[in-house]
Amino acid sequence: MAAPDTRIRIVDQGLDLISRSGLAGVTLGGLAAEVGMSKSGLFAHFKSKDAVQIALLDRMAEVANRVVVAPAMAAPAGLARLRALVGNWIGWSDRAGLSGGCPVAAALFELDDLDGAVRAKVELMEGNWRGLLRGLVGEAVGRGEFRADVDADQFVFELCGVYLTHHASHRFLRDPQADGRARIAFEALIVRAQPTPQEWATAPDQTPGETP
Amino acid sequence: MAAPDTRIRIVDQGLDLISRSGLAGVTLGGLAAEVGMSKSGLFAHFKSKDAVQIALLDRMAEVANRVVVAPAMAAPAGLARLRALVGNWIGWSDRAGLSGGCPVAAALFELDDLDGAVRAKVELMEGNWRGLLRGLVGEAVGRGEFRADVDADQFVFELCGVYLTHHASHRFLRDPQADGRARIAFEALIVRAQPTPQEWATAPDQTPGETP
DNA sequence: TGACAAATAGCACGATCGGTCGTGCTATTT
DNA sequence: AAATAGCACGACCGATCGTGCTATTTGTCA
Repeated sequence: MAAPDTRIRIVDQGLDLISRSGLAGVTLGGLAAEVGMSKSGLFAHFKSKDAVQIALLDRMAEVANRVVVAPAMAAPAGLARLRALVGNWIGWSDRAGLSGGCPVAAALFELDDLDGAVRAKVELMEGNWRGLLRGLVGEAVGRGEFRADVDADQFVFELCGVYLTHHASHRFLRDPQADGRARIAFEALIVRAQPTPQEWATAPDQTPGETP
Repeated sequence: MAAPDTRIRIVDQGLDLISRSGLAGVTLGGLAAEVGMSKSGLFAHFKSKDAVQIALLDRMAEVANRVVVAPAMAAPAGLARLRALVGNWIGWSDRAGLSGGCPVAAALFELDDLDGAVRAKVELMEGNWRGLLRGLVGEAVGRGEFRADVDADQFVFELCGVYLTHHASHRFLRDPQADGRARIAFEALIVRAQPTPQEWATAPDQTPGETP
């Protein structure tokens, strides 16, 4: 079949472009110029601009899954896995080789008052992501690493705050200390969720074996 | 004299538009249509689009000062004033009557990889704002309401995270619990910065009288 | 009422937007 | 060798972008 790699090239270049310029910054002509082909030739691969943007978001999800989620899943379940995931999450766009920031983070503030297929896509992705985080927090609670009364939604709410403020500090303010500050904030979140020493004595009979 | 209120009308309408559509969403034609005048008539008041955007940001600073900062300054210095300020800050754009979100928050993610006069303006405003927050945190430290080893920059970093995640949850995800979650997160930040009961016994000889 | 300055509108410009159309090239199939 | 299908091209559409230049309206004061 020899499916041409053109579409892949487009999407890969587009992912970099979207990370630099945001959703609205991705224009058919601009992307075509970057890929080195004509606007109409590029357009023929998709059928609308929305389809282009959604394809870019899908590609982003793939990349994020590869460089953020998958490696973290090797860590033992519970808090260790949450730590691994967040460690891979903060600043992941740099690590993924993108020259810009996280497209979803930008989209959260770009599309807040609009709607349409692209917003729905971002909403879905953000929902999935928060669901994943919430699951890991619940796992840590189930294993007794976090207190039973920890509100997973609140934890995720605040964790997303750490991510967003890191993004703003790192990418907009260019603060070289952003990474360290995010790490400190995350550790503080963990400490707040952990059982107090007294509770340690009475708590965990449940130890769902999952790691060798 | 008799400077016509047209410019004021433009800037007021523009502030609402920018809160809904972000910086890039403010277009001369669109703003002119909203104000009810011709594009060139509007353009004559400013000399470039950048000037329009900067005027809108200036107006935002005025409004924010009126509805966020000024009322908080009535509170007694230190932690109480910080609480008042943050209470006014979270969700301030709703309270100010804007139909969209905080323009600066959006700009932080919109302009991260660009530069120019508008970015410089946002950078300045954000720097001033963080400076104000940092000052209040320092005040709380000086009065012994926060521990002496509290890192004000770290506190502001995390506080901005609370603001940003509230913005994303409230405006993008339309989570009705966003306000409450932000309040909880802020209170947790405070608790973490406060002296432990033991320290309370030994700590504060310094009590800079500023409130009756 | 007439003169003058400020404010607004009209109009046109080059560029770019998302999108369509017809055409040619290059493989593969027949 | 002929027919077909996929792919990319340049030209072009109407709309809108920011930005000038030129009238026309409007308000003020003599």
